[in-house]
Amino acid sequence: MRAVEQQIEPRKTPKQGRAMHTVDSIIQATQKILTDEGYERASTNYISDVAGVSIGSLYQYFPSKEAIVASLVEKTVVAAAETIREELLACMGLPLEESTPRLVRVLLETRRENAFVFLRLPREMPGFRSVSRQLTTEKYLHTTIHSYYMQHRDSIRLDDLETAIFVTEHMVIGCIDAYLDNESPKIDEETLVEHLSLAVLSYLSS
Amino acid sequence: MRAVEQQIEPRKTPKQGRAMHTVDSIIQATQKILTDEGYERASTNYISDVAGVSIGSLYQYFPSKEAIVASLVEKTVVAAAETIREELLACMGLPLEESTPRLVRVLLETRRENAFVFLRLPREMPGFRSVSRQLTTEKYLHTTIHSYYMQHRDSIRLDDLETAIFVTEHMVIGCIDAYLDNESPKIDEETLVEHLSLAVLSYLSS
DNA sequence: ATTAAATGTGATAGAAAGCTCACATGCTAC
DNA sequence: GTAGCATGTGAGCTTTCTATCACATTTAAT
Repeated sequence: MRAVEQQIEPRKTPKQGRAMHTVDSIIQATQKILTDEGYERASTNYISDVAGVSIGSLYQYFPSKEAIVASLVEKTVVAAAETIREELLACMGLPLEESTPRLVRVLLETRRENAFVFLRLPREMPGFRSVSRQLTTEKYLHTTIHSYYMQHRDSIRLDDLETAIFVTEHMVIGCIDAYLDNESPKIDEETLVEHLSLAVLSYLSS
Repeated sequence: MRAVEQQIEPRKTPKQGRAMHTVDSIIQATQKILTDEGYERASTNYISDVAGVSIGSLYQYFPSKEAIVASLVEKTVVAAAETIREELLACMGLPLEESTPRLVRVLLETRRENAFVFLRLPREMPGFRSVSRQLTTEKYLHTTIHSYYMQHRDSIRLDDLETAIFVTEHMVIGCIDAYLDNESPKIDEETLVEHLSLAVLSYLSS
């Protein structure tokens, strides 16, 4: 077991009901604080306060503050990846013109719903990368996207598939995140989805 | 004068040569630390150490740690915006097929050269947004881009110009930043520029 | 040379945060 | 009931950082 994992892995598995409840309170309190007040305010003492739990109990189940956030991030990212994967699978048979807007929309919704993980935490939390690095979700999704694109190999006129995946993925996510970052965006969501889909489709078939 | 500005505005203007040198040492030391060791390590004491200046002197010219970083960020962003604006102006007469790759390349180079401001700081520095918010550079650039697009109004088949600018800008930057983030990218820079240009062009003329 | 302003110094106050530890209390099994 | 483990508690230790202040030194002006 490596050093980083020791800091992030849960320290102890709860065996009684009240312990489960304690762990739950801590995670919920952390989510609430991160959403409402930001990472800065999320000190371990404050988390234990909001959770209605002593600071000692907190450290009984989580070896560090990072570990709490990490478990929250993991839960969120895994759930989001699953949602996207499902939509991806549901789109397998459809032509690109239909599936692309659907996928863009799901991406947008997923990131909006979990903005505190996808947008705020990476900005507010100093060590965010070391936390999200350990998640294999990205590669997991990547293979799904890859096989999806292979299905439409004939409608895609780009020779370099790896690059095409990279570019489409990040141009969509880049725009979505920038859009969600603006608190008063003049563009409405429908227009954005249309434009992004158009951008992806015209790029892929060029 | 608002509270935030008071914290960021320089405290005192140096009037003698040695004071200028002191301020310079502080900014240079900060840049070095941010680049080599990251924001975490950039404590005011350490900055003054590296700068070869006492902590008291540091606080004579900068009211806070943020103020030092802010002045660094401003300098960098303004210089980068100027570079891009120059290329944009140089491209005014050219057709989109020629200008787009040039602009994408300049964007890539600018962000690579100043990665510590454009990529690292936003992730590592908690209050980065409040610092970069005050810069009017973005709007400044935006109007230039707008007038540039107006020149090519006939080659662009999208009706919603505002959205088109938003999408092109952020899809390029999103990809570039993601590319620069990967420390071992399998794609080479030339390929990326080609693909991004292609993506922009096919989107604009669709 | 004298004086005042500008500049430089660094010990240390003050605050905040992470985390531990000795102890208290609850639960379960025999 | 009592032994033993699981769980809960919170004062406070330790560290780290920002920022100040009383004082020292240098420069500029007369």
